[in-house]
Amino acid sequence: MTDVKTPTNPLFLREEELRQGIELLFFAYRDFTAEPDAILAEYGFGRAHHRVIYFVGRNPGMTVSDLLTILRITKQSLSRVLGQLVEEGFITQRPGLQDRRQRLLELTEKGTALERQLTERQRARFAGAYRDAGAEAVEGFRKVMLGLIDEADRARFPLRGPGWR
Amino acid sequence: MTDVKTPTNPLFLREEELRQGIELLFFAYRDFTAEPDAILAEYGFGRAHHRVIYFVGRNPGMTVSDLLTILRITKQSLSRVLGQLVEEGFITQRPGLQDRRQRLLELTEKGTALERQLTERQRARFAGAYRDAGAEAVEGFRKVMLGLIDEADRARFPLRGPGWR
DNA sequence: GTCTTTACGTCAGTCATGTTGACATATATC
DNA sequence: GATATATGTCAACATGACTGACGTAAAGAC
Repeated sequence: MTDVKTPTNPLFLREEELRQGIELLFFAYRDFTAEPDAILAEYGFGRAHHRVIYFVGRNPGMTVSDLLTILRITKQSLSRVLGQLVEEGFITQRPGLQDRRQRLLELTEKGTALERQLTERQRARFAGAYRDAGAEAVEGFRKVMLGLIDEADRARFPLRGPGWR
Repeated sequence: MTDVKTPTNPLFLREEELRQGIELLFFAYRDFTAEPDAILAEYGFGRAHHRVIYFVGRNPGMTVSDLLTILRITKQSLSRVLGQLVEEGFITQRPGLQDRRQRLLELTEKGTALERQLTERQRARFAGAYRDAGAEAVEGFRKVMLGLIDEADRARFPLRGPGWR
């Protein structure tokens, strides 16, 4: 570290700004996951179950391999969690129409209810943050977050067209 | 769900916007932690070690209970990880000056080197995202992220005074 | 109609990281 | 001297990740 850390040194400003970003992400993620975790514990589930429920709710009829791609975990890790959710009636599997090897995943009513209960807290957190920050800040937030995400997954967040606001 | 989901229904827009926020946070965190995780694996360490190294590097001389407050884990969880880092020469402990029960934590040279190696990738990710998004977007990002963080921890991110940009 | 690939599941074992509860020690404080 | 605090430690446990190997059914290629 050869940088001299004084308030007038732009290298220090930059370093400080970058570290604040790192910490914002850490604290936001920590607090963002804490509420759902507490609810999940009542069901004997963990954060991994939440992720599965969330993405299946978001993409009804998605395949197991779609889910593996999103979560970036091994199929063994997924299969335990997914198996529990199917067995306990939160998720259903049905064979694909074109490709019957696939198992298309969907939430049951019970699964939808839990998804809503879990995500509601997180939506409320975002709603508050967006409201307090304002529309312009939300655009900035989106831009920076997209830049943090690996290029391969940015296409999951389409730019909003004229219908959007 | 009684909302009718059409592009002209503001409730749908809001729901979609909130879900995008949730997903941005998930993907950003997933990708943000992946690179350091790979480096840590070479040392036989995990993400928990990174968090300890990061915050001790950021706050030299911090106490164990400071660290517990930030990480929100139990002291047993911390003590295993911290013990390894001390034993392997990445962190030193020395008694507090006023209160000799405390063990003030600091990175050794070895610890500083690892911290830099790990955080460098994350800083680079933020630097790229900030550069592409622009200064105004960064301000928006900060505002929204602060709003996501529990009120108790927002004071960790002081507003920048006139010296700041 | 075989052959290969793909989608998915499963078994066995391991590791990292979190938990609770109880207890120990040194120091600070009233 | 009694109590509270900062820290560490032991034992036991759960979750969720991993690797590697093997199995099955269906799709796709030749």
